[in-house]
Amino acid sequence: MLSKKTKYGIKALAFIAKQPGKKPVQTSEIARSENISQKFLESILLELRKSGFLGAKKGKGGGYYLIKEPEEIKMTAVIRVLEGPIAMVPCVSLNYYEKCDDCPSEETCSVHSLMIQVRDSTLKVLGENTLADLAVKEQE
Amino acid sequence: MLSKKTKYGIKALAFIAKQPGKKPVQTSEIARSENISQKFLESILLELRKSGFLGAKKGKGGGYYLIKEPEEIKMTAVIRVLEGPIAMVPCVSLNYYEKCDDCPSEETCSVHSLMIQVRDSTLKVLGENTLADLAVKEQE
DNA sequence: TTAATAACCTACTAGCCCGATAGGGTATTA
DNA sequence: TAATACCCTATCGGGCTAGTAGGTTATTAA
Repeated sequence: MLSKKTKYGIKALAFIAKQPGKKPVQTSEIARSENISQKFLESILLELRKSGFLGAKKGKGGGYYLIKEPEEIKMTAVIRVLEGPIAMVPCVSLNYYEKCDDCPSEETCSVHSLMIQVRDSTLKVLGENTLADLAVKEQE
Repeated sequence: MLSKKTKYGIKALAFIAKQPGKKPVQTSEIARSENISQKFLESILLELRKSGFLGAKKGKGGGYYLIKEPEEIKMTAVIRVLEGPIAMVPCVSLNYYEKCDDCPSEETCSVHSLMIQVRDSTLKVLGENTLADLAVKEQE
């Protein structure tokens, strides 16, 4: 299950991406438009800034803005930062690998090979989609 | 993330599937072989029986056995019973649909269309794999 | 008939994480 | 200099996961 944090984060990024021009967008505006708790959203945007997706400007007229072009932002990157591993099991995760304490061998594990297939198909979809694709969808 | 319950359930089913003949397998034997807490496994197998995947026989020489052929058991069905929805968001779930309380419209939601793609690719993989595929993997 | 076996059932719990909320501090701008 | 908006820390209720505990019921072999 996708956490609300990730869901809100993606929505916020898409909202910022579809803004005309590059002027900063305030947290309050995003929160209002997307029906998100403002305080919760603040912490999410902060994290996205620290991860290098967003830039911030303080004071009046401040807000958050995209650092890279929407076309350059793959959804795999966004989800890995907000949600963590994309794989359904740590033992098949590329970026958050962890050995199972039960299985003696990964080669003979029935779950392992299945989850690798799931991971790869998911990675393909999320790797093909960029923020630009989402922002366009939202405008139609 | 896949819960341990689902993981254990799949492993147990695969273990039963690869047994020679059709004689019942005891919970204790599966628990020992797969390093699973026996009591926890009991509750999982019970659920799999109630869902129609397994049959049970009480008393000495009893245990659990598959009701259908491994080739007929799709992994989508197993995971839906043990884990619940396959979709990452309730609003794109086929079997456990639930409307988001935030989004005003699903058509314009940026997350929605992305998650439909993820769901479909995952469904494809899990629909193509049956218990027979997993049991074979485990024997190699 | 009895004892052993193994499924079945109910109840409880420690620990973790999610989704916030609260209350400020700090930098920038008009 | 006052307003604005980002930044930071701390806290917390509720729900879920992954068990544990303790017993009941049905079946089989001796």
